Amino acid sequence: MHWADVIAERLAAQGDSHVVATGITPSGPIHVGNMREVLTADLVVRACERIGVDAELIYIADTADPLRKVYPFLKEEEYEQHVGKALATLPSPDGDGSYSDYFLTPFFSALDDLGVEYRVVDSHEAYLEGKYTQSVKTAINNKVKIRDIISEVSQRPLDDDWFPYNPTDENGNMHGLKVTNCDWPWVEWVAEDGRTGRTNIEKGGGKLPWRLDWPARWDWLDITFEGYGKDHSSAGGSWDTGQHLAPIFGSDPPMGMMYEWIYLKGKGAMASSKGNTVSGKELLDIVPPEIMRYLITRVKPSKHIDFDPGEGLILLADEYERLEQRYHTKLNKIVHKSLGESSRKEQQLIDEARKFELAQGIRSGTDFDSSLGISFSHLSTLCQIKSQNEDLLTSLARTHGVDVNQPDKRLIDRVKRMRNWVDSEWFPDNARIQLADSIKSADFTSDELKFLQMFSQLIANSEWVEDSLLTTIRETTSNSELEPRQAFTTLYRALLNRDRGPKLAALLVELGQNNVTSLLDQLS
RNA sequence: GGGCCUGUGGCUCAGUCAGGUGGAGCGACGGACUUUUAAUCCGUUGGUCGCGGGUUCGAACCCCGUCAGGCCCGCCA
Repeated sequence: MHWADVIAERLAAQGDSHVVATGITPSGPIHVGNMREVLTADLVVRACERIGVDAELIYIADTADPLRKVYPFLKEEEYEQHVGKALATLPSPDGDGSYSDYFLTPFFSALDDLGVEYRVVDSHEAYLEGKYTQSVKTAINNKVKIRDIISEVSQRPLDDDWFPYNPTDENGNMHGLKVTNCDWPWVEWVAEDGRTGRTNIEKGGGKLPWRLDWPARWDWLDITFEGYGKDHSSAGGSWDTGQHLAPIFGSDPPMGMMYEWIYLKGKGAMASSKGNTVSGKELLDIVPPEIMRYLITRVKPSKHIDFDPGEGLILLADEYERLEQRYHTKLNKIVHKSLGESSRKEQQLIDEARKFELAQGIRSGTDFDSSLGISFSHLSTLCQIKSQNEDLLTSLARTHGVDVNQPDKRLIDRVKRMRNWVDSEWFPDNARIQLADSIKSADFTSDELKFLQMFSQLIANSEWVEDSLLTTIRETTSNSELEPRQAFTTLYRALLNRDRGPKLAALLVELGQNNVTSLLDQLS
């Protein structure tokens, strides 16, 4: 059974209507690691829908969070004055709109591409609109109790002057303020430099600290399920304290599920602050949404993912393509059964089917009843040797029965993204078709050399189009001492430093006559 | 100091909550096809389930211990 279905069944046992929450702070580009949280939640929602349980996904944009520091991608001189202020109140890096919107816009666009349906709750607005007011009042009224709980559960005693609300100063800054008095709805504060002031809680003059904000929103949004990153999961962490604080705000804590992080292969955890990220948008530029979803559906949330945007991603995409084929020929006929009613082998097949179904952009079923049957690695080759889509389709018509006049829309979409991929920094070198820099006679036997020299002379006069080149290749091959297979291998080694490669005539056309002949001339 | 997650064929993962003859995909190997678009199809191989104890008729699974990797206990997926 797929993990999302397991969660859905557990939720169903608790009630027939659920609110699934997910929250990300838009302090920087929202990367693939962040996307795991939202997609995980989306899968739970979809699994609920499958068994007839009502579920809504809420995305909470933590726009009330302060800018913690000047990140490497920000201009120091422009943003140092803004550290400590709510993200929603800051200027955008491109000068247009708010800071948070700047990062949220591409994120929402990625979510739309991924087929995620969600309601946005903007935390800054929520504070301004007084949605948190009741919770803040509760927190202040229970200050001592809350302080004791946090101190005890987190094993970290809070100061006696700790106050369960972070006000903002006259500039909107919330760093370094201490609350000196509270006369509802006003809180009085003193800054580190001695400035004093007061702010109105009911008008959004600050926010709850994270450990309180979380259980507070569980209450006012009636959240029943939430996934959380592993950083929140240890004893004494915010999930833990939240469990103990939720009753104070008047509700049961939601069902939770920890998920692991996504690492950039060889570079550690994705973190905007370190600059080693792939944003959701960047990924969707190079692979279709279902591949990104599949990255998440294929592994349990407790597994960390070593994400490799190069060769590993091609393998992942090809794995998806094969799964799609298996789905349409076999897996879709498998009947869903619950755990007790089927063998483990059956369960594994159901699991595979669900990995595929949950990867779909559409919410149930699939858009197509067959796979394309064209691997991404094959497409990556074609995109490199066929710069025109027309030529590419003609080629696929011959090899894969593609209808040139009415190509599958998935194909066009994949080709578009593959071309981006090939042009991007992520495309792996070993998949890149590249003419060898130099060539050495010593690397070839005398028969092979003779063959290459003959070939070199003939193509020098050949018209540089596929048909003529093909004829030349055939003639050279049949006049040489080499077996056809060996002849091809020799040519690939000479041109690409590899034993195999894309169909030779097309490859030569793409490499260009001058480049090829000047390379082969090095042998004479 | 305390806690969480992960460890299963060369690789990526199911299976652990409900103990009952260890699974899948990829790779590798072999065959078919082919004067090769890094192919495609078919078949085969491959594992003392990190390690050591315990419970049990029976343990990958439960319990205790231990090792390794990752992370947390300000803020932050």
